Amino acid sequence: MSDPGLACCTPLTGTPMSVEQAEQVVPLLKALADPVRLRLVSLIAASAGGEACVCDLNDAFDLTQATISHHLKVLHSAGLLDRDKRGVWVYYAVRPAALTAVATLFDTAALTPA
Amino acid sequence: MSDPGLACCTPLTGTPMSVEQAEQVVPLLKALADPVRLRLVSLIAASAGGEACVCDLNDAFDLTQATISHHLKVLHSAGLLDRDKRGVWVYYAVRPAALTAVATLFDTAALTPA
DNA sequence: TCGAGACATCGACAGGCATCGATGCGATGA
DNA sequence: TCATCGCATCGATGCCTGTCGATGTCTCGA
Repeated sequence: MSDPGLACCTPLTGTPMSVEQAEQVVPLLKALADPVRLRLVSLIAASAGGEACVCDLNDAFDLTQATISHHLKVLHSAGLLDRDKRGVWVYYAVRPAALTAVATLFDTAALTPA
Repeated sequence: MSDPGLACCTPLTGTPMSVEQAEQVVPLLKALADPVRLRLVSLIAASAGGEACVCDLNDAFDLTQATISHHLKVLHSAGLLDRDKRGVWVYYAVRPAALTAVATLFDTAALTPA
């Protein structure tokens, strides 16, 4: 389901955004607009090697393993996380391209008018 | 309701995000994680003077005036838009500080490890 | 072969949210 | 004073989503 392109995102300011552009970025924002998922991405990004094992992530939250697994699936489906199974464990890693796409949206350079 | 501080947001990468930090930013992301609202912000930001009249915004969507008004309220409550009534018309303007706060989250500088 | 551990999936439930029509309210002009 | 216009609010409705317990699947070691 995760699209390989992620070729979206002119900055939010400047020219008005088309319907298609909006519908490309919104899934990314929706995926990040949850405190648990935002912390998951942050935890993974801050881990050594930019990846983290599900077993470690489970311990960081007072939530069921099923719920964490669900959130990780949402982030993976949105194209924000890569999934890598190694033996018994599963490692998730942040996809920098996805974060860059969102960053372009809020490009601060466009916020300082002439 | 809109908080004056908006003092949130260390970058997503680097150090893991605290629960409090996440709960500060998530309302902003939730407000933006809707195609209509994202286009509203984009339209307003791209308008002359960085502000737009509700009457013009209504015409840009195939939605009821009540629905647009609702979305504008959500964006205003999240602190993303300023509201200014002038006679019969109401103008909404983007609050750059709010966008900057979100931009800091996705600061691309933090995405390029050493 | 079997048991145990690590994740994913399923079904269910409650709460949240986008949308609408109807209505209220304030400002303007006749 | 009154009709009209611009916008906000209200109540209802249907869909989406976060969470859970239970169960399935895969891998490894005994």
